[in-house]
Amino acid sequence: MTPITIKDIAREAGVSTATVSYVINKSRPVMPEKHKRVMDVISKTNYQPNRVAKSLRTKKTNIIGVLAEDILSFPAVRIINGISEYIEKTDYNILLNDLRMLDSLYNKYDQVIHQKDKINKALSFLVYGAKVDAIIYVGMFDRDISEILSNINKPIIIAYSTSVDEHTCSVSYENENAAAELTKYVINCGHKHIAVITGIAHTAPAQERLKGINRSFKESGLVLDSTYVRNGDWERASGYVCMKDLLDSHSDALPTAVLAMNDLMAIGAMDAIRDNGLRIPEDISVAGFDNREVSEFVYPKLTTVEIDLQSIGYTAALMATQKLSGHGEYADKRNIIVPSKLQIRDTVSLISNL
Amino acid sequence: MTPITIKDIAREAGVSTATVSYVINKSRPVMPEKHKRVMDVISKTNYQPNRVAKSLRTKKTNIIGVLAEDILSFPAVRIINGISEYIEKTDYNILLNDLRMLDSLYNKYDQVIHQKDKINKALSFLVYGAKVDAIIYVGMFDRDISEILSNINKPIIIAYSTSVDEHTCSVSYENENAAAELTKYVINCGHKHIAVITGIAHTAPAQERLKGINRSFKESGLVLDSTYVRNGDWERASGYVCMKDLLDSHSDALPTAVLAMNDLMAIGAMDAIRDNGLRIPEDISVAGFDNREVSEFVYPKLTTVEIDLQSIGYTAALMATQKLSGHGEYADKRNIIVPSKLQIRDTVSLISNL
DNA sequence: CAACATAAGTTAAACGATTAAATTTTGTAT
DNA sequence: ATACAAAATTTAATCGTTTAACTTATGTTG
Repeated sequence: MTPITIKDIAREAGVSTATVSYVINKSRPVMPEKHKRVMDVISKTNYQPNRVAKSLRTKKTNIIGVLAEDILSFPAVRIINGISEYIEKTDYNILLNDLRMLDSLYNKYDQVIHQKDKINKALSFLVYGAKVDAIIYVGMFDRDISEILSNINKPIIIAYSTSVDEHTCSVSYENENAAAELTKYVINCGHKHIAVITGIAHTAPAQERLKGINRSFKESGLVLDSTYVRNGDWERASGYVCMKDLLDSHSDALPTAVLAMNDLMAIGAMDAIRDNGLRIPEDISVAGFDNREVSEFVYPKLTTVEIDLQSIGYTAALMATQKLSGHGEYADKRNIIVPSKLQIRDTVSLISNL
Repeated sequence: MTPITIKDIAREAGVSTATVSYVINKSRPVMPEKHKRVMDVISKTNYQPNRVAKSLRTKKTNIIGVLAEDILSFPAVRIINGISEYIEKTDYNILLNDLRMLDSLYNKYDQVIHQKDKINKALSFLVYGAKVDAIIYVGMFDRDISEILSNINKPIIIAYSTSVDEHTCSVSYENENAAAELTKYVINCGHKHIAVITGIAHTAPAQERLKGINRSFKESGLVLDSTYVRNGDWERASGYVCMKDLLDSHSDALPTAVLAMNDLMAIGAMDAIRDNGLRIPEDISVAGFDNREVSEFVYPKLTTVEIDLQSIGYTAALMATQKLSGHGEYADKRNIIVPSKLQIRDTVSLISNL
């Protein structure tokens, strides 16, 4: 009933606890004969060293703290799965802290204060209370979000956004190139009159994606007409509103394609196009960004850009462990960018190039 | 740099470490004056007790191990969020172990062996290695999945399926009543010729849902015609195939409504109905089960049954902590069932009752 | 005020591992 | 065989808490 300890193993094998420890951790050579005796007893008794005691002594918990803004969000759960995929292969474990931020029902200002406080508390608990070896933050980590950061000398990896200070590292995704590629694809399909529905304009992803779009326009000798641009807020409804407005204001010269900066808005735009009696992609082509599950459920299936979220998580975990061990290709990297890739489906039509 | 310990607090406050401990844990009365001195030093230094040391001494880690079959699955992430929602309010933490079972690429037989092995390893690590206080298993926990279960005298709660042995408890969801309610709703809308697309027929949820459907049929004086029943496999494609077959084989007497045992199959069925040139819900009504995200994205929006997954997680966590403390309404319950509820949307039409 | 009960505070031994330092064993060279 | 070096093993301190047992202070009662 009372659990087996290293002392039991030592007694049973007729050696000291130190020898058992050396065998388990391979930290010193042990004569083959004793080695075997110890191993036999261990496997016979199914002994598992008490990690708590080990942690206290070594000051390493072998725990990676995962701090997620909201586990229910589309990217978070995939990133965590990627973290898990790597961690599974190691001796580390995941202590999950879900901040459940989307749940908060405070007014906007209070919410920011409250959330900052919440993050600080969680960070401080993970570091000083739970004594995790490293932290992976899953979400958008703003500069100065945490005051305690500067006194923490443990690896802190931000997954899904880019680090802006020297206390943290990050693994983020390709926005600009991916947007450029998608745009180039649409242009190569023969489209010249292309509208754009952006995300919240001041956010980094929206700006980067816009840069990519502009680049491809320029490279193809086109110019992005600002009357064909509408600012959405990443939500489906805004995609609908923006598209409706585009259709109304350009009833004489409709765009032949519309780039929405995410799938949700793309789907909203599709609804608006259909409500106006137009067909997708025959009359207007649509492209999104994110490759959400629904993009395969809508009709026609949405052409979009896939962000490799799993890989972001995997890489973040890999980076964390490499920073802990001090070697490996990521051990002293600061920011890693995981490539995104085009998902060509059915919402962009090939039009004759006359 | 070197972290603050209880000794530092004791020295600074001019008391013994025991007194500090009594203050922190409220485990013995301490004179107001000393109490204040201790508290002042604690808040001034931002001291956080080392949980590792505490755990070693008390043999309680305050960690709940969460073992998820696959965090990417629709229910899992919502259940974990619910667990998190409760745990956040307590002094406990979540150690997450994602088995990532859907990823496995073994052949079916090997997979079963391998998965059982994987679960056993994970359980055994959580109990003997990480020394978690309790375990919540998120998924379908089969009888005899684990041999080590019988020697574990810690609470093990299964979330999302029903416990079948005396070593585990469970929090699951209402299938039969919910299916009965949905069926009754469809019947009350005037439908008499109702087809059914089942999930994998031998599984518990499929059987329970079928029971509910049959009950409502009986209560309304109808009989479920077996030629209107098709067995699907929970996937979208099978919904399509089943519906196609139903339409082909009953072109003379089409059903006016079809109950699919989950949303994915319902959506497959909707595709098939549309491909046959029929309208939803004017020609054929459709209902699903699960309330997946996509059920709001498809057109028309799907009428379905919502399983309160968040609440399953919340309750499982609550149950775990109550079993640990020994009091509370769930402290000695074995199986809890969380009610499901109808989500009426646009895919079931009201037909005149002539 | 003696005698004792009660309250408050301290001391020191755990918890179960790791690991310097000390000790024993083994091997090697003279 | 002896001396010494190297290798293998053990001893015991340590990590930072909690808590039983002990000590000291305080209060109460006849």
